Amino acid sequence: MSDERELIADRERKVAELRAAGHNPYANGFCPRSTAREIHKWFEDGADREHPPEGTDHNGRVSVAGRIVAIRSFGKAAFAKIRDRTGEIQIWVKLDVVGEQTFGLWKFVERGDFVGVEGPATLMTTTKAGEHTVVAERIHILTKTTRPLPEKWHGLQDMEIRYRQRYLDLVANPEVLEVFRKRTQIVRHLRRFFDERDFIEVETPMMHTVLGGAAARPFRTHHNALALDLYLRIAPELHLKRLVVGGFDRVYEIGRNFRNEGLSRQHNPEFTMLEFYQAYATYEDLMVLTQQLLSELAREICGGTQITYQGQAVDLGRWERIPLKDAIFAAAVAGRLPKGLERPMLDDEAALLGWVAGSGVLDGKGELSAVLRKCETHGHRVGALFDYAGEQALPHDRPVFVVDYPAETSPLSRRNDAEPGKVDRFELFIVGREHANAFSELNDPVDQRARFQRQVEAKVRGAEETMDYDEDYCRALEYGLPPTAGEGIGVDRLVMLLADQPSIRDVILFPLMRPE
RNA sequence: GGGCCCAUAGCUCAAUUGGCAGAGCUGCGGACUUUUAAUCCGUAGGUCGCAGGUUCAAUUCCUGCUGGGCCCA
Repeated sequence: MSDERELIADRERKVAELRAAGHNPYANGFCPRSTAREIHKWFEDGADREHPPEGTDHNGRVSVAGRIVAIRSFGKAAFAKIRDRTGEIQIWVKLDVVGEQTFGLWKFVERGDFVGVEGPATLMTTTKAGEHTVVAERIHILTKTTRPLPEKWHGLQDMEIRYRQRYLDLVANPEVLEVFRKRTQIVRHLRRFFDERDFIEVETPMMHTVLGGAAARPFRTHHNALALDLYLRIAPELHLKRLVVGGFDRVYEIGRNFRNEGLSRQHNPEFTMLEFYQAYATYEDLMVLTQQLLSELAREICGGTQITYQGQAVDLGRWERIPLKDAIFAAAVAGRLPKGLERPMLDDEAALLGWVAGSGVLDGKGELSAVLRKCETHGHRVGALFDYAGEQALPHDRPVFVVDYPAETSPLSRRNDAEPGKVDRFELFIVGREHANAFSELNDPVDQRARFQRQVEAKVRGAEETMDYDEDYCRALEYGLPPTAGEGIGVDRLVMLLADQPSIRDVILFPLMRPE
């Protein structure tokens, strides 16, 4: 009988028997007037029978509906737990209260079924074991389930089933519901934060004809009527800045981006990004704003700025700023790079090339040598060294703004006035993981055209992760983009951090999986 | 794309140095009108991921495949 087909067949038989007895196993029309939470609240407020709970009808009955998650059955009575959107409430079905006929109907109820229960407020009680309980007077079977639920005690552990059948994961593991509630709270807070600061939320196209706004490989799709090949967007950036040109000088979007890259604990091919642009601000202003945003969020979601991520204490009230080249040098000192790298070499192309040639890095087969071989400029080499070794060498116990990025790796960023070789840009790292990328925007159309040109040339030489030349974007810049700073924050990673989840799949309801 | 690990009952997990496949929960039958993983008695449930190979004998050893996890790219 424990063969799954038999378990299902057995439950299907019950459905048929129920029908034969004149009850609809998928009955409509029962509308609960109360929730588990309201009933608990009534008890906590003193269980005053003169003032029955919210949703009590003119006959003095409360009604609740939900999924039966536990049944403890006795001969002539049973306790069961009903789960609704607000929590769980115990019901008590007693033969002497419901009568023979309804008690007979109750026998059909199994764990997993949805039921509606009505009971008089006057009978609601706290049991010997101290549980708030609705004593049932009427029972309505609302939906029979024909598949057995996972075990109640261990829940559902199998990661594959949890991700593929998220509905089951949510039923079996209530803490998963909490993670996704937190996600919603976080997104709501993000909106409130920007709305309060007079930003306008917009939606820009996800289907692009020109690739831009980030360095990533795209997904391709096709529009039949226009016979048009399209990309799923890798970033909304260029459209949002067009809107700043048009007069939305504080604008944001929360939405999905698509990048055709491998999957990992930090990467899902579709992911949610917040991007915002503020005119008359600089990247320095955005650092302040980002600190406000994250410390507010931490207080609201985690109750304070001292949080723990996977065992690592992180103080979101203590922020550090580290120049990119210092992070690389710190990694070298820590032994994460081949010997012989001196800090001044990072400012001197010939010296760095000398180190690269002399250190034997290029002879290796590792990631670093592969990446360095592809680098065409000093800035790219510095960027590669940071990606390879610098990120992991950053402090993990506090957020870090990495600043002073080379211009070559930042084709949309404004050059630093004092040092045109670098740009006014930061990336935010928390627990060694990139959480945000921001810069003062490049609004000089001539420089922008030159930078796009360099991207196109690199693509011709075989680079995969480069932007297209966006002619219309340049045209927009020629109409004038006011001095603006913009930032992108990865929402999924933010949820991972604040909900203390180890994998991006744990904060995405339906992560991408191979088909079963 | 590469390396390591995992796949046994509906769920959570055992076992086997290669020799009849095991438990708890779930299910089913019974007892039980204040339970909390209810309890007690009884009972059922397996193509050991798939396909080959080695062997008298494979869930176990080998190869390939599929799916997943972790690490690296």
